[in-house]
Amino acid sequence: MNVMNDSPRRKELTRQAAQLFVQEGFDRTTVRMLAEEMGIKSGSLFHHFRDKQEILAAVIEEGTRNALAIAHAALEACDRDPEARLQAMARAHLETLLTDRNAHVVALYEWRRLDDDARAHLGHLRDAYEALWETVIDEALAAGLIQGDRFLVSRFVMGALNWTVRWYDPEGERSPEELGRELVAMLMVPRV
Amino acid sequence: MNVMNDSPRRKELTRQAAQLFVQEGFDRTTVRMLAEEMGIKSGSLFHHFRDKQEILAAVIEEGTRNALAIAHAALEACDRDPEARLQAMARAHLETLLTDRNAHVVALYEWRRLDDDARAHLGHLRDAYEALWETVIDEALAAGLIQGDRFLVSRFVMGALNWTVRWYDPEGERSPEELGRELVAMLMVPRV
DNA sequence: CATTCACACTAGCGCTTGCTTGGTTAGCCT
DNA sequence: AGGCTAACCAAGCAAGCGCTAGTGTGAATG
Repeated sequence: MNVMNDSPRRKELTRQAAQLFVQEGFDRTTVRMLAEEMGIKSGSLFHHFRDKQEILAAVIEEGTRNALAIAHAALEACDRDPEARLQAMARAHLETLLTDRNAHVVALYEWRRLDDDARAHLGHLRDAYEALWETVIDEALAAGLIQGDRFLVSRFVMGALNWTVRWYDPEGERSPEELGRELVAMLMVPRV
Repeated sequence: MNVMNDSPRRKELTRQAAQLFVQEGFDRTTVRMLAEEMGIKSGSLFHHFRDKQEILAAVIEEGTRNALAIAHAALEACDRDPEARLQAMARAHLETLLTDRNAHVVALYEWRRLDDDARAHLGHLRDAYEALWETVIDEALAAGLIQGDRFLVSRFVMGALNWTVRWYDPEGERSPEELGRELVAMLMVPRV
């Protein structure tokens, strides 16, 4: 009947679904709309995905995995000092908006439409990403680079970061590199 | 057939609708669910609201109006110096989460489900609220209280602020007053 | 050449949706 | 007493929903 592999075809369909989910919202996006966007008939859709929920889960999983991979890579490629690591994380985050913006918008706005299983599974992925941020923030706090309560700083940064999805245009004037620097500079205690 | 006044009955119904919209999301909340929550039958609902969309608009309008009113009042009641004004705004924002959390969650997550007319109308309200923040941020920048690019600081703060809805418990340990102080302290350039 | 397989199609079932209609009730004003 | 009105109800319609069943097809595999 259907499969759950990660064929290239399925990946492409997932990308198209993300686009529609952003435009219309998950609930308003019908399987018929999805099928038309994909150039197939609505029945054929269920050859690739068990049900509509699985498409949502696939979209979010794809986006989060990429963000996690890019963040890891950025951390390994950069200097050891806390400031460079903070900047690397910020730059990586903004870079994923270039390729996976739709997926991140969906993850942000349609999270609660996931069923319990998917939410648990993807929750671990997201926790891993946030844990990465918290490590880097902790290092910066320990080095006296930024100030404030650990818990609070973390929430504050995650909020500002997630919000970037609403206004940042990665193809606009400011490059991810540049904006990442500015974000970190804003947080930091200035040198005296 | 129906009316659009702001009777006390309608206000109560709006409050109950907000609760459901948060729990289930706008699209998954059926008029029958709304009616049951309100203790009436689904048909009776359309005596108070023209259609389902109007309920959503009413929820968001109520929340935004209250936030705006509280912010205005807080600014008029506090000292003139930029730091006090920043704190007053932050405290006011956190305080509205006490009484209007549901409305704010709905405004954040279901904004795009508004039709064009409602979005334009409520957009002005929200702009007024954000403009208030930007004024206060500008004053703080001019006074050298905080640093960074005007546009960037503003987005950063609005992001962190909107995110509070996801984690801040106004009945928890930290009072709005206290947390507002901490938030502002985090932003500020430390005294030397 | 026969079989299998991934992928797509047609057709439609069973159910839910937002909303309408036409009529009833209870309280207020004169 | 009689009229007015806000508030409600029972019943149901037309449209749309997610999803299933059964079939066809062309390319790869034995």
